[in-house]
Amino acid sequence: MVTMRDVADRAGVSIATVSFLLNDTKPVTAATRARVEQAMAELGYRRNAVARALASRRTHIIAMAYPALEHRFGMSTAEFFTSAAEAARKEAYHLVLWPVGNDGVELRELLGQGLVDGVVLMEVQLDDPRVDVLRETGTPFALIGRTTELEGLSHVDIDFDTTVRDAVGHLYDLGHRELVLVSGDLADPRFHAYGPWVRTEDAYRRIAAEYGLPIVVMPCSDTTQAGQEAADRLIQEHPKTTAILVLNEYAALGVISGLTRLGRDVPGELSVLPLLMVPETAALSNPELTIMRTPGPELGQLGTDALIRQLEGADPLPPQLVPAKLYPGATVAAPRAPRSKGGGGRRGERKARS
Amino acid sequence: MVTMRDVADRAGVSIATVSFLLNDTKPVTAATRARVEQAMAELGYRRNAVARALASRRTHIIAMAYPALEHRFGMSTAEFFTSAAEAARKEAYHLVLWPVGNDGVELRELLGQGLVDGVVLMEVQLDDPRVDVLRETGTPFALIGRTTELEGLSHVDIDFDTTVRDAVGHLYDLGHRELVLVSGDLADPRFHAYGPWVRTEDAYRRIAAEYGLPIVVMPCSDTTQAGQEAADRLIQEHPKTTAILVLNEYAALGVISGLTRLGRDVPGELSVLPLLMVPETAALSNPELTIMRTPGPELGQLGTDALIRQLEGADPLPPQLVPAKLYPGATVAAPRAPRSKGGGGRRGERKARS
DNA sequence: CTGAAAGCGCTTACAG
DNA sequence: CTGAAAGCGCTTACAG
Repeated sequence: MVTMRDVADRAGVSIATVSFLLNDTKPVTAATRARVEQAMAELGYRRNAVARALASRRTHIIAMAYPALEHRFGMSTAEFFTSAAEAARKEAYHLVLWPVGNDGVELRELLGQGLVDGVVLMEVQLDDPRVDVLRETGTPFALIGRTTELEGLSHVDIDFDTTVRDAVGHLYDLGHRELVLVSGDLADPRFHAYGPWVRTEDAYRRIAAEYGLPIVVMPCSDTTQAGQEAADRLIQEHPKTTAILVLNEYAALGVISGLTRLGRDVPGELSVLPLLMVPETAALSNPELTIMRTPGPELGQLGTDALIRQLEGADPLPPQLVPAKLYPGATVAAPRAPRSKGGGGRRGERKARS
Repeated sequence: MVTMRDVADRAGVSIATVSFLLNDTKPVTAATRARVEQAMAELGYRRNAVARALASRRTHIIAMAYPALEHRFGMSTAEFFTSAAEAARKEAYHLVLWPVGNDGVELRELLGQGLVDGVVLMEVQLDDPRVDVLRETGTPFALIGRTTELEGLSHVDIDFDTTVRDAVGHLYDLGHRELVLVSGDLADPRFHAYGPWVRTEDAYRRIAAEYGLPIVVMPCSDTTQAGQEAADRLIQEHPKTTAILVLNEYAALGVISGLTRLGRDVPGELSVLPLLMVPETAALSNPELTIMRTPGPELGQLGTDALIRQLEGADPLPPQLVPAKLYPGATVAAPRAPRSKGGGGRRGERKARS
């Protein structure tokens, strides 16, 4: 292994000078710089990050703490991760996905070892023990998501309010007046405090009321099967519905296939608009789904930037909320004129009319 | 920060003794042990991993190198990662997902910094520049996947041969004689040397020949749309087909929805058997797909164990190949008696018979 | 079984 | 602008 000592010797300078140059922490004359850089090149020197970390107390490693066992790592998560990693790399940090349980025990363990400078927290619960651990240990962190009490926490999150408002507005403008929200299943103890579900449902109830729409919310867990069952119930219990908002990705796929199976034409008879989906998932369906696109790339980057600013002692960024944006597809259309009593009808049959 | 020095002082021993105890590297009397352990507990001591790494030249960090930009991080990858991380934790290593491009440049950069003890390589190409980098730098590593030349490389991989043999055998035993493999698209330059595709297709040609079956292979990239198009072509060009093997996950979803859309009953008229899929993806369809289940959990664990054995200087594990296993669902059945010329037929109509 | 001391490869006041 | 030296918090021969 070639060390800074070797470089310094070959360049005829002290290791301090090499270090100053490398970190750009003190001015160095052009001549010295040239000699040192040549020596580094000749020797193929690479600075040892572990030694640097010990001396400077900064590892330049950011952990994206992910509760791998509790939450499936889906397409959306992959987006957050990828964009966060890119943002970190630009600032000369390593961002890695670190699997830790969401009870805070493993996270405390990890932080105690001094391996990471900061943490980006995903899948934040409304009252998250990991946040307590991060505070207690004085670790810089940023949330992607939000806890209930937010004072002084740097965080970025989806702007659920705007997302729901835009989605409802879009459907309303098309002429829909009978909407249903297929929400998350807040009765599930694992999710009763899961921010995205709570916030979306709250926003929907408020905004539907503002629009003077009847408020129909159906709980539904995030699986294709559950989505299909929700479609069944919906057709039974709310036959006048013309548009469906679906909170969860896999549930949305199920709602669509459920409706199709029941012979309902989408979007001819019913429009379906998922509220938080990535294009990869939308593309699982053909024709492709109209969706509100999860702002994963933006949030991953903003969250990481917010953390790095803390680490660098820069002024903190204000909390950022980013809405999902309408991403056009083929599953939302204007409602048809009131349908004939015959109902049903086989798929495709009326496509020309819609 | 409480250091080993603090613990030693409080326990009235030297820091060497604390270290010996902590690492279980030299015997310590029960009395001493008790004093030190009490001191550690009282002070809430946690060993600094960075200092330890510098002194011992081992960081205990394993990087799962993942080409995030080139490959989508899907459900299967998540499985590998989760099980690998668990295996590492058991052996007191950290396994983290480290995004690096698959050309070897970023990997070389990373290895030069001395932050990781070893690497688990995913999405291995048949001729992988990252393997060269790992060899040149003398980094211990294990492959999940295989390069063409394998001498001396510790690796684990899917047993494509057994997987295909079992899949074909299963269909054959049910009575199927007209099979088609919807393969990967090896014409795509990004994948022409992608091991799983090459190996699966090779195995299929060989094994179908052994069974005396007509050999029909259709290239198809891994998207739902491509799968649907493949279904269209297949119905046109090979109308006598009774069973379809599909290599890729998303293509498989497309094949099924494509067939359904064309009015073909699955499995009444056509059985569909994906060769490498995880149950999460199978559950996106309802009824759930019959699949050959990717052995992600096994491979993640075996790959990590193989690497850790190297790191610990234990005897290397022999390369391991693990087949995907049949995972029952509702999309494979015996072929029907030769179908009437009328063809088509609406879905569900004949279910009672199949 | 235990300790004193060197050393891992850097950074960073401090001095000039 | 550059250098000598202390120090980051551990591990590990070496000696006893």
